[in-house]
Amino acid sequence: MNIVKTRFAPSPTGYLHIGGARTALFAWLYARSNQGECVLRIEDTDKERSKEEYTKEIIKSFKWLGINFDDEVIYQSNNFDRYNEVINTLLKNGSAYVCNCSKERLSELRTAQESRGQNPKYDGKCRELNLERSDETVVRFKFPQEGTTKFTDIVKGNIEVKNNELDDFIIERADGAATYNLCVVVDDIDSNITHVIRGDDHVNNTFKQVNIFSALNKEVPVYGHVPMILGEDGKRLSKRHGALGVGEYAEMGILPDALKNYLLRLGWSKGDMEIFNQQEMEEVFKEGDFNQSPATFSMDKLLWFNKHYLDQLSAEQLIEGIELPEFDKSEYSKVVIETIRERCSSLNDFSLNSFYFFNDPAKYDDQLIGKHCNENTSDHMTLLESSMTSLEDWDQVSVKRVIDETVASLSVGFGKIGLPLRLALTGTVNSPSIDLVCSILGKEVTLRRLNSFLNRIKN
RNA sequence: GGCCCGUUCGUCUAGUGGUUAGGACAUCUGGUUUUCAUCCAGGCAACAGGAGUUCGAUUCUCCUACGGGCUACCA
Repeated sequence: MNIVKTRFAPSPTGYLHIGGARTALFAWLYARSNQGECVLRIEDTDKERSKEEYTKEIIKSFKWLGINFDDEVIYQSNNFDRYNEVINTLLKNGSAYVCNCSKERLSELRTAQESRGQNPKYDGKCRELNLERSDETVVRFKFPQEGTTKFTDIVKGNIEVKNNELDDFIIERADGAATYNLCVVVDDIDSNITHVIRGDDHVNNTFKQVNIFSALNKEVPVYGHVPMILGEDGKRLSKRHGALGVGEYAEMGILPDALKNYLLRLGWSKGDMEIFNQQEMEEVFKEGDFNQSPATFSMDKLLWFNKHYLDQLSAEQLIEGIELPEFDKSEYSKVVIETIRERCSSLNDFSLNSFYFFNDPAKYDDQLIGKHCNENTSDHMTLLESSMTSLEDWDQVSVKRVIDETVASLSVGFGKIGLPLRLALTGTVNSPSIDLVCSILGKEVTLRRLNSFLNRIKN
């Protein structure tokens, strides 16, 4: 009995965007949860558009995601001879034929058909002509003209089309290079692919591919066409329509586990379950169900997953992930991390929310000063400053006591002292508990900032 | 235009020939918090429309509308 084998087959004409990443995740998980294998195949037969740098980028993205393919990476550009061999076989067994129709004739044919409201398709002019191959000719597949082509899709069920809807498509170009549908079938055969999990933009290709398998007398694999992902505007998510690459999510501070978990739940579910770590998804994927309709991407939910996975990490692990020189292995860094982590839902939030732990506020915002300070603030802060200056034990409890006493002696609300103080120390009005911030910053820094804040508001 | 596929809260989804149609994100309201965030509690919110089958349809069938895909000597 054959083991389950799937593949993910991107063309290296751009970075890996999240639609592709999800398709890959599904193909990979399908194999994993069935104790099978999944290979990566680079479909680089289009010499014009394929770039090696994209291949590298794609492989890098998978490494980051933690999706590890089995075997070596397959490059279609290494298989040209093999494709040629198969084309010869098809030619020999009467499943394909040489065609010398010019591009001009083809395009005239097409416009004529379209103007008549017909479905544009090749008219089969050369089908029975038995022409010789030359560098001006292409090879076409003899698509059956009667009956239907059908297959059972593991996500969409039975799909079928009338054969006369399709035409004799080209399998070898004039330059001798095989085309997509032929290459795919040959590689799927040679790699013993048992299950083809791919985007549903390929359903129409499947009709063609199924017939090539048959013409070659090979067993047709099982197909599973997963619906596309739509952008938040409801339009299809694609490279051309602003889909972000996996690398960009990494740069935003999204964790690979979070992205995987989010992507997994886009078009796949297992009851009410939301959270699946790597191990769980590998085990449980085959027990879930695919959804059949396109799903809309939601950054909010991605961030929610991200926060969830961020919460699982220790301060040490977080520091490793944060790309900011200030965060080192020091105790101070760890304290800062623990202090701000609850308000961070991405790795980048740590940078955003920690500035004032490492630097004095660059300048104070006029609007915030106007909003939170009045004519008494200066006196209040001066009083607080002197009480703090005489404080000997600088810890959170003592600092809190000094603030509370100042508030009480002035008979004002906490906000009249707390907010200006927060502004003075952090440059913002949102921060962790202010006494905590004071104690972390230390007496010297606290007083220095308080002092420059006083100078600022006295003007 | 033709062909293929789809349609449950704003979003991701569960689910069933008879359910108070469930969960999650977002949102709203309370509580905790000196702020923000977190956390806790609660609320709002959906079976696209029309026929048919049936004692009964969100669930089955058909039609319409809407959405997505494909329609290359791209992949």
